[in-house]
Order: sequence, then C-alpha cells, then structure tokens
Amino acid sequence: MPQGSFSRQQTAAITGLSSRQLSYWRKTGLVDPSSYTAGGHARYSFTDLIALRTAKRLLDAKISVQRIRKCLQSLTRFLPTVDYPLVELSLVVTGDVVLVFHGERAFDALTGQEWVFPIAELAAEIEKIQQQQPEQGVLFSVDDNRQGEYA
Amino acid sequence: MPQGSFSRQQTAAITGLSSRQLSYWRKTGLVDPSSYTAGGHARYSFTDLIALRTAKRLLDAKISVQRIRKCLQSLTRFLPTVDYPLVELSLVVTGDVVLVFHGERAFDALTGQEWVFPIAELAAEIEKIQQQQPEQGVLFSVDDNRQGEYA
DNA sequence: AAAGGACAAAAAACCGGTTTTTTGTCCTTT
DNA sequence: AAAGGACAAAAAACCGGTTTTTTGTCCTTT
Repeated sequence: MPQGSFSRQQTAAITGLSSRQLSYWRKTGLVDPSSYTAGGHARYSFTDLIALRTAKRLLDAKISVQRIRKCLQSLTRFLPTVDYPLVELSLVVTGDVVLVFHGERAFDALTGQEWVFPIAELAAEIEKIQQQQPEQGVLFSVDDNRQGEYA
Repeated sequence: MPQGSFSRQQTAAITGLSSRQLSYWRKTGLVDPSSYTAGGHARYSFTDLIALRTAKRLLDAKISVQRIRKCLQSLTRFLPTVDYPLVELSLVVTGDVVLVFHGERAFDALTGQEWVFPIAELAAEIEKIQQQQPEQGVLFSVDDNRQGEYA
C-alpha cells in the first residue's frame, strides 16, 4: 500500500516540517515512517507525506500537537476501520476543535460527539409542539400587539 | 414578518426555557421579543421561538450563554445580511466551538475563520511539489526498504 | 546524511483561587 | 399573569504561577 520512499530531508522539504519535528513525532508515535532502511534510517511513504502535511496544516491552524494526538487516538477508537485518519478523512478546523466529516456524518474528532444542526428540523419540531397544545398558542393572532423589531 | 404572538409562559413551555431565562435574555439583549403589548408585556413571534429553541439546543450542547452572545455578535458582523442568525443558519456544535454553514462555506461563528479541509487537494498539492523537484524524490522506488507498517 | 543525546527556550497545558455571569426563588406592584 | 427587584447558589470565565510538551541548536557516532 505505501508507495514512494522519502528520506528525512526530502520529507522535511516537501512537508515544510523541520527534521527535528519529524524525529520527535516518530519517537512519540505521532506519525511513524512506513518503513526503515537496513541501516535503521526512516523512509516515509507517499501516504506518510499526506499525513505529515495534514498534521502540518493542523498546526498552522493553531491546533496543538497534543490535541492532534488526542484526535488521532479517539478517531482510531471511533472509526477502527480507518487506518490513516490524517489521510482518509475530511477535517474542518476551527478554534481548538477538529471536526471530522465521514460520509454524511459530522462529529468531533476528540469526543466523537455528533452534532449537526439543521434549523429546518427545528421549525417542524416547534410546529409539532404547537399542535399538541393548540389551546395555549394562537399562531396568527395579531391583536394586542404593537409592531416591534429586533434591535 | 414575525408571525404568532406568544406570552412568556407559552414561550417557556414551548421552548423548554425558564421564564427567568427569558427575562434575563431579554434584559441582556440575547433574544428580544419581536413586540410588546400596550401594557408592556413581551410577545414572542414564531421566529423568536425558533431562535430561542436554537439557543436552548446550543445550551444543551454545553455552549455557554456568553459564547452564544459572542457568536451572535460576530455573525452579525460577518454576515450583515442575516437578520436572525439563530434562525437562518445551519450550525454544527462541537466542544466549545460553533461552526456555521452558509451555502458552500463553513466557518467559525466566533472568529469568522474559514476552515474546510479537503484532503484530496492535499494529495494534488504534494504531487505538484514532487514534480517541482523530481531529482530529490523517487516516487516508486522500493529498493533499500524493508516492509514496515504503522504500529 | 541521519540518528541519538543533552541542554535551553518557547509554547501549551494544568491548577487553584477569584471574579463575573447566569439562574432560581421569593416578594411587591401593575 | 407578568414585570421588576433583591438575594443566594451554581456555572463559567479569568488569571497568575507551575509543570509538561515541543522545538531548536549543537555535538558525537555510525
């Protein structure tokens, strides 16, 4: 599966990461190179490059390394069939949160909490509540009102 | 535009908010009722109900009132044509962040920062970088490698 | 050229105490 | 029935000091 074979320097040049970062990330398991030479030197595959480049973009978006770690952990827990989360998924980053889009669903990369918010459903919901207690609410009455607007 | 005319009690019953919350939110300008009776009593429109119900759901999703306030502020700044942000927009909530989907774009309700993250583009990007320096990277070489896999 | 180790600076996370915001409850007035 | 005011509890935000993580730099070895 992994294709290509890039040395640390090549990888650093292509991804925009420092070789220090590559070393540290390898040591701490954030992104491991797919293979090693007989001499024990790291060889990054093309897939690794994508993962590294993604991590770099997350960093640039002010996501901390620690948060990336936690996201990867929970992603492999929530989506065990995904082998390379940083490669296979669509991410939306905002503030200090990483959102994952996987098919139709959107959820938090960290907590796994799913949270799409279709306002249209809300309107339907309220109309339903309305019909359950039609004695109380009069939908179109305008008497006893002055016209007002939002500030 | 605003239709319906709901008293505070009706509104509380329908939205699931307490009347204390309705008072406080009105006083602090979070959600103002669209109109008032001649006697000065609040009358919530159907649109108001939707806004209140949305705010309630944000609260249930652990978004603090203060954060909702800030989101509303910046939304009216970023999308001045939107009169009722809590009614008109699609929201995605995760962690302590509120994401807004408006047409094709997705951005942070608080900072306005836009952040969609299409991985497919990344692959293209890296291939492009590759072609700019073909001397360095050998895309399909497998020599000097042992097969390894992610841990 | 890359790994590995050591040291230091920068960035991020953590934590406990303090302040501010939000909500509930009760009471008086319209 | 609702508004408005007062008081207190709960929740959230804030803040400064401390600890941990991350990165850069330099040096030695393979």
